[in-house]
Amino acid sequence: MASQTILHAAPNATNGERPFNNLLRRLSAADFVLIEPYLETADAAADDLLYNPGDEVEIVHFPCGPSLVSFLVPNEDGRDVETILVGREGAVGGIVSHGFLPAYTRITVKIGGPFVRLRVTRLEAAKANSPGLRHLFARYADCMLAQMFQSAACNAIHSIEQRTAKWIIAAMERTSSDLVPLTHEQLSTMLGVGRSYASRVIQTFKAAGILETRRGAILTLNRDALAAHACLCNEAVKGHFESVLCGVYPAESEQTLKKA
Amino acid sequence: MASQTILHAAPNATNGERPFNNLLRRLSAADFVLIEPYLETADAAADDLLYNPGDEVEIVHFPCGPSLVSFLVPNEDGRDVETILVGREGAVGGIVSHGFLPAYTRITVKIGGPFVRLRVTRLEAAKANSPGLRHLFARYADCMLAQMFQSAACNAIHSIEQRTAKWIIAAMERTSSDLVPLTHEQLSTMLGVGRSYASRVIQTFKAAGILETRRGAILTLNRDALAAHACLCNEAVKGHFESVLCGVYPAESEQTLKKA
DNA sequence: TCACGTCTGTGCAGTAGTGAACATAAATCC
DNA sequence: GGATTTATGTTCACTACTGCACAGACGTGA
Repeated sequence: MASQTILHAAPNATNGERPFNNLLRRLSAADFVLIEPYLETADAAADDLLYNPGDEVEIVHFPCGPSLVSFLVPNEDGRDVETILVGREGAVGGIVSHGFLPAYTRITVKIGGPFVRLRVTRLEAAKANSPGLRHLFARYADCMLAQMFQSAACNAIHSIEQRTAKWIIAAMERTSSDLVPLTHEQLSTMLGVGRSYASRVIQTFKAAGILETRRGAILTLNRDALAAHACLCNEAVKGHFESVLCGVYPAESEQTLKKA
Repeated sequence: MASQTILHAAPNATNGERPFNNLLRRLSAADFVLIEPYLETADAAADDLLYNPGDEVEIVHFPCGPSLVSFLVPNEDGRDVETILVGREGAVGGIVSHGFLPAYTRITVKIGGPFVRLRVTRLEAAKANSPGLRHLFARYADCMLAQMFQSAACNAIHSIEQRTAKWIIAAMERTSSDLVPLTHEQLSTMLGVGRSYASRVIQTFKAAGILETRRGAILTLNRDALAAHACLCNEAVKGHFESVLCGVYPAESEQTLKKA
């Protein structure tokens, strides 16, 4: 519902070209043709809203290329707290519940770019006819769950410095870019801390020569040094992706996106 | 695998009696008979292990009565952090992934009591023949997801005092008892804080006349006062249960367990 | 009933994160 | 080019939480 009004470009088909989403690329040709006729492409910009809490889930959104979305839990004081990030390794909307239930979280676009979308009814109908599709989406749902478990634990015990480093690296992996477009304000609300403290953490990284700040963006200069400050939560989740959906999580060295 | 060795009582059938688990009680008679022949009953004690990370998920465990289990994420320093609690309102093992994947978390029994268990294969076979079963378990999976989202957000922004109060109330609801058997040590590792600080928080509640401490347990005297100190995360999750699986989440006023 | 192990209560010195305030710098709009 | 808006850098006093240390209390088993 809400989700249908926010995507900018007019819907159009993929014309048989495989979208740059790792789940869709993982499908066999036979499985892809089951859903291909119903796929619509669109572009979304940062801050676009895919779902609000309570919205009926009817559409599955597949981030493509550098697109990045975030699941936010609204809080009593109006501040949304981020739980997980999803990029081209996944999809959002009815993955676990199979749709037709009210969304629990707000889902917004953090980094804009191309998307592919599909009605949940179409996906479920295709899954009914394909063990391959069922298999892939059940496994992805399991990986998403792992992400959430790790996120809950990470929020409980890791420092803001560790979580900041983790977040920047996660965004870099999914977008295959060293420049992450994000204000300190956005970063701080996602981490659930005050803006001034987020700025200070960024400042310590800057002082150490690990990154540079741009207005509205963070440019990482030394990714390994940044990783040394991050907790291992990303790695733990990546390990689960590897054992359950090998190759779907964007690899460290993946440079294809820059060329594409 | 691990899960099969830890349950104490010898497996035996339910003899047609409906176990005291809100999901199983919610099933229509026609749906229940699809799985009833394969249900085994057992008792588990506190600290029993249902799954370790990496274990192949083959068994669905349904906590019955006051039984309570916890999903723990192992941490680099060996301390496990709790993410969500599941009691008789739910089930653990293959709910989202449909089994046959490595478990991501450790799942342990926090409060012992009766359980019912079932092979994932049997449940999936029954679901294949019953829209009612599919519907119920998809909805429960969605509620479990909501629990995890809320837990991730809660860990990010709420104080230890709020989370302590929340946890005690969640345990009381599920066990229908004012006496929660739990050491400060256990409470502190679940919250991801130092033991001495957990003791101090308990102490402030005690000083306010809200609860009393027992050796290895906490007795709540004034539940409303405790709730006033808790964050609203429990209520938010309960709201989602209400809209998606009305009646499954144990009600505040539910006293049936004491009588049973 | 005595001794041991575990759990609880408290002190203390230190670090992490808060939240408001304000000056400055970069983009945007006529 | 000047005014406005939004993002960044930094200070400051304060609170939440840490981690260690140790004394006392409870429960269990010999």
